[in-house]
Amino acid sequence: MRKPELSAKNNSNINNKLRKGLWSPEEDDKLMNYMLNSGQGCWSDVARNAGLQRCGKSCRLRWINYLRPDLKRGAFSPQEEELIVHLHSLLGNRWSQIAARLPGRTDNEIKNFWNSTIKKRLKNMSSNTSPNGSDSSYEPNKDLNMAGFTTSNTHQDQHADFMPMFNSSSSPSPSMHATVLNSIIDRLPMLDHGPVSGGFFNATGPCFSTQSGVDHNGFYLENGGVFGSVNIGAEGDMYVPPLESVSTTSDHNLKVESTCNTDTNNSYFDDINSIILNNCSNKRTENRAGVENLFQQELTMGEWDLEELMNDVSSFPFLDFSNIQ
DNA sequence: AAGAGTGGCAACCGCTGCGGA
DNA sequence: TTCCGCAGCGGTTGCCACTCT
Repeated sequence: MRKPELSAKNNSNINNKLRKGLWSPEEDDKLMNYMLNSGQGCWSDVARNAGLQRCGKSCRLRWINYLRPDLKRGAFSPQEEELIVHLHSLLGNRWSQIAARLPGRTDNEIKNFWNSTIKKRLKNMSSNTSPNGSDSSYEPNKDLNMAGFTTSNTHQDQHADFMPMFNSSSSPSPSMHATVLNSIIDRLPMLDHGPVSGGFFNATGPCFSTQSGVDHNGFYLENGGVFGSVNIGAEGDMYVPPLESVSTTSDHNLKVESTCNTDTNNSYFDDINSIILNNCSNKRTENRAGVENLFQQELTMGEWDLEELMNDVSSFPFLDFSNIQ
């Protein structure tokens, strides 16, 4: 760990009275007290008003990654690992997006965990399974199996099959758009007969079931949980907050967009949703009407907020948040 | 016991987007 | 419209602790 004292490299900062490196307990106390008493404002003001010789950026980072009261400490549980791998297969290195679905965990923590543990595991497994495998040839959606996490070979595989289409790095062309739509519709078990699979799209992107079982609404829940934003399963079913729609621009930052806006990116999902909803209304039986309403409400709902997210995620039996301070 | 190698993690760096002036 | 400050993000670095030889 870095030493709290100024390094020689940072001597220039002496003039600026700005410290770098590890935070001392005194600094932590100052920041913690200030944040608890005054709340977050402009971070440069926080640094100044709290009497810290740190830049606002440093204060923000320290608060977010270490001092925040709702941080969950300790090792990642196997369920969290699985969730991280799954989310990473969907989102790539959008650590903040992944962290948003793991309450009490920070993007930095998840990033470090991924780079130090999971990546290594994937690499090992890759080298075991294919002698020519290379780290750089990482492919989303291979994560789950390569990392040794168990997945259903039924619906899960179907999900994995079409998930790359939603890689944020590329925007579907109009022709691909139609092809993808048809492909998705064809593959969505929920639009067919029998138990409704948890695979569906909401306005914020694809939602996936990963836990096995059929809930009382007739929704088939596959191994691992449901990626959706509506708690429509039986009590005890696991739900993960929805994935936001992903901008397909070249921005390195993932754009979090309102699901209600009507830009071209979201129209992609809007089209999917409209088709799904049409199919839903045609194919679903009467006793699913209530669920349909829930879907429709959800599909037109705006972006989820943190509070809602916490409510949703807190219903996960497999995520232990008891350690959150 | 000691040095080398490695892992884990806190913190920094550089970049981008956004909002206000 | 442009500029500036800020927040936030992902990549990278640096250092301590642990393990290995």
